[in-house]
Amino acid sequence: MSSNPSAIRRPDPDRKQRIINAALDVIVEYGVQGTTHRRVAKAAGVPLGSMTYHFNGMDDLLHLAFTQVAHASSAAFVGRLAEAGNREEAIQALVDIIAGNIWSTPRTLLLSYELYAFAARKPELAAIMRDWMQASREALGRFFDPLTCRALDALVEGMGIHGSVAPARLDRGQIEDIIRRLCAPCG
Amino acid sequence: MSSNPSAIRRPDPDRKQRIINAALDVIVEYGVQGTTHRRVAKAAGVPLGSMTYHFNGMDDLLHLAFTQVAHASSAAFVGRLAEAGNREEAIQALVDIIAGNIWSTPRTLLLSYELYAFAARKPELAAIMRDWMQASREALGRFFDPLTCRALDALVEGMGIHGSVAPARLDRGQIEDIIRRLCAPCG
DNA sequence: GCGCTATATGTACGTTCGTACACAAGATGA
DNA sequence: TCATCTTGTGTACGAACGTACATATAGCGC
Repeated sequence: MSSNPSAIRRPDPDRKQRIINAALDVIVEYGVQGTTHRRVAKAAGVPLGSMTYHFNGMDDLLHLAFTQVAHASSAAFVGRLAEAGNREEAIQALVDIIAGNIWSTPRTLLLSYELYAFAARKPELAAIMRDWMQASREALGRFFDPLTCRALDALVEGMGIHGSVAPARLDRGQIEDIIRRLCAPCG
Repeated sequence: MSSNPSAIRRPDPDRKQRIINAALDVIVEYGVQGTTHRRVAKAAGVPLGSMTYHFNGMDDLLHLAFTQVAHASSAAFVGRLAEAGNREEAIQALVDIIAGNIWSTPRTLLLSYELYAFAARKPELAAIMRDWMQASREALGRFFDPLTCRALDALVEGMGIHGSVAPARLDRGQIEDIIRRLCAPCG
């Protein structure tokens, strides 16, 4: 009874990444402190022992998972903005980011809240968030002056949050109106 | 051994409120899912049995605690804005709210993140957040048109968050500049 | 084939958790 | 004074937790 012959080990090189993805699913459902080794293992379809083998405790796993969230969010924002070739197209890109589903999906927003709270307690993750914000500002910096970049960045953040709570979302025309007010002095 | 004669009961009418305040301290330190009956009891200086006596489970306690957070935040925002008698004073009030310590203290921000995440999982708290946002917009509505109210509200939110992460905070002049761009069309 | 190492897994241990519940004591009315 | 109700408290129990660790198998040089 001390060994289970049905437990055949299979090589699985993507396992670590799969566990990280499963951890994000668990975080969305149960929150950071509700994310346990056992729940993640079940969600990823791996045995409990894989947790201690691949990760050096829950903090290690959470760190990797949130780093991935920050990178993905940053890439989505910067990527959409990179398609713009001039200020007009940049404004359209911002409207897309705020109104569309590029950034403001419920899952992404919830993960952002959890990330903010987690980073408030772990200084090393705050550094990652700073890098992310700086990447966003540099992408905006191709078209707008620094103060406008900060204002636009904050607006994207705030409208994403409020849009998920408000009963009626703004339409693209209204969003564009507000964005144009903010960058009025630069053109 | 089955009864402890040193456990003298003292009447304590404010106990329930003290427990709620202690729960907020625990949430700040450990997060929502890390908030346990035992930790709150220790923080409030009450026996474990008081938890089940005063509250109908952790969800009940969290609900009351976050409702208090929402009301306090709303009152701080609306209260500062109520001091304004015209649009110019309203703009100065918004600068105070963003730049000063009225709203953007680390503790308040962290509680906001936890509240957002909690509300994303509990629909009845989302309703409370809607009321809070509506109260903010009505306070702004004394001076600005509805679309501008939404934009200003989102800007306050976003700048509060980014200000706590960014290495350098904006000064009052820059904040005022941005606010004036947003409400340019109304005066 | 045959050790050897890296990879992988099941289980056990001590801790902490929410909650139930028997019980103690001040308060109250007769 | 005494029965009764409200308020308050200590403890016990089953469940879930993180982690350590003995064990097992695949890959591989020889």
